[in-house]
Amino acid sequence: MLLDIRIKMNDKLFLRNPEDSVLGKRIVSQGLVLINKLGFEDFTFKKLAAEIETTEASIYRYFENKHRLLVYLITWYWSFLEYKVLFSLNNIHDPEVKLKTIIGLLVIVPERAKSTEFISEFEAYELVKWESSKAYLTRNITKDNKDRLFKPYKDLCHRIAEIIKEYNPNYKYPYFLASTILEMSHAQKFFMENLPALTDSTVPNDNKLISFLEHLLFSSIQKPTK
Amino acid sequence: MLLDIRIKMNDKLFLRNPEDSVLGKRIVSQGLVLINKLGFEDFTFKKLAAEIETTEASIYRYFENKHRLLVYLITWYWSFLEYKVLFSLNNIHDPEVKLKTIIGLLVIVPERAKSTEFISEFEAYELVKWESSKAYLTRNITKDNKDRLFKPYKDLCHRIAEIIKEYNPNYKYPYFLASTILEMSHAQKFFMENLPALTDSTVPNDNKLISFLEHLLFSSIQKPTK
DNA sequence: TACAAAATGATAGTAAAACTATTATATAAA
DNA sequence: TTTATATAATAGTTTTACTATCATTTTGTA
Repeated sequence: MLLDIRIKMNDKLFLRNPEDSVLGKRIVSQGLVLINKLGFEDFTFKKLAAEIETTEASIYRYFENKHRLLVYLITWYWSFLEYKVLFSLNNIHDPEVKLKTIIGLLVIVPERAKSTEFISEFEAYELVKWESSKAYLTRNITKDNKDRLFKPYKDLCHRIAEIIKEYNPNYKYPYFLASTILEMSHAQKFFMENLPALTDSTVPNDNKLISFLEHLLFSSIQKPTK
Repeated sequence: MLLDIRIKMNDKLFLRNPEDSVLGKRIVSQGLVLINKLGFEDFTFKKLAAEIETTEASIYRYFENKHRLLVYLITWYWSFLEYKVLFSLNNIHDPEVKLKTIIGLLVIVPERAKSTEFISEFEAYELVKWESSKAYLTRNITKDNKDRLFKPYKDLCHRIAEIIKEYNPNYKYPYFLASTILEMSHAQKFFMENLPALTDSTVPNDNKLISFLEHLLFSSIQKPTK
C-alpha cells in the first residue's frame, strides 16, 4: 500500500548520514531496538557497539551522543506519521473524517512485521510512547529548536490545527487542541499499560482511547468559544 | 492563609527521612533548586554536595540515587497541590466552580517568595514543568508503582475524576479527562515557553491556557457520551 | 555530666559512562 | 592502481554513580 518513501532528515541530527552506509543503518535500526529493550537511561553506545559488532568510536562518527540518536529516531517517527497522514487523507474532504482518520493513525499500534523502511515502525511507535518527551525536555531545547530539530512534530501539529480550523473557523484554540491530541494519544496509551489508575481502562483498549479522544476533540470544536 | 502543614511522604522514597535533620532538609530544598538550575541530566549528588558543603556520601545516606530524589520532590508537589485543592474547595458545592478552581491552582504560577515549607513551592512548580514525566518514564515504573510512589498523583487524578462524575454522572471518561487536564496544565505551559508553535499563545499567557482547559473540560463533560 | 548511639565528615576507591585520539586495515571511487 | 574514505582495534581521559572505612561531631538519654 505505502510506497517506499524517503524521509529527509535534518542534517543537524547526525555527524555522518546513517542512511548512506550499512553500518549507519544498523546503528539506527538496532539502536532503536536496544533503546526499547533497555530504556534510554540504560542504553549506551558501548552496548550498541557490542550488539552490532562494531566499536563505540564508529558509532560516535555518526552521532554526537545518544540524545541526538534519540531525537533522530523520534523525529523520523513524526515525519513518517505525517507522511502516512498525508497519504491517508488523500481524497478525503470532510474535516470530520480527516480528524478521525488522524486519531486512528495516532493510536493504532503499527503491525510488527510490516516495515518498508530499515527503521521498524512498530519499534518507533514503542519508542515514542516511552521516550518521546525526553527528546525535548532538556536544557538544550532552545538551541535544538533553532536547529529545527522539532520541525516534523510542529508540522504535524500544524496540519492537525489547520483541519480543526477547517472544521470550525471560529474555534479559538486549534494549536492547543492539536498538541493535546498528539500528546495524549501516546501518553494515555502509556498510562493504560503502566498507570491504569489514571485512565478509564483496566485492560489496554485502543477503541476506548479512540472514543475518548474523538469525543474530546469534537465536543471542544463544536462548542462555541466566546 | 495556609497553615503550616506536614505532608506525609512515602518512606520508600528515602533511606533516611530528610525531614528529620537540617542536612536532610538542605539536600531536598537545595537539590530542588540545583536540579532546576542544571536540568536533571546534568545534576549530580557531587555538585549538590559542593553547593551545600557536605559530602556525596552523606547525600547517599538519604537518597539511594538522584532519581529517588526527583520522585520525592515531584510527589511532594502533587501532595501539596492536593492539599491546596482540598483547602480551596472547602465550602464550594458547585462542581463547576470546583473544577474551575482546580484548573486555576494547576496553571497559576505560585509566588516565588511565599513558602511556608522548607521546599519552595515555586521551585517545585518549575521542576514539575520540566522534569515530572521523567519520574515515571523509566523501566522501574511497575516496581515504583507497586511501592505506591505515584499515589499522590493518582489521588489527585481520582479527586478530579470524582468531581467530573459529580458534574455529569453519565460521562464515560472521567479518568482520561482528569489525567489529560493534569498533564496538559503543565505540558502546555512548557510548550508556551519553549515550543510556542505547538500552542495558540505567542507570549506565555496563563489566562489563555486557563480558558482553553476550561473550554476543553466543560465541552467534553457537557456533551453526551453515547 | 557522662556515655553511648547516631549522624556527619574526610578520604579513598571501583566500575561504568561518555567521550577523544591514534594507527592500522579494509573498502570504494577516480 | 592509487588514493581517499570508512571502519576496526586499541588505548586513554574525565566524569558519574556509586560503596567502604574510619575519625569526628552531635544528640539523646541514664
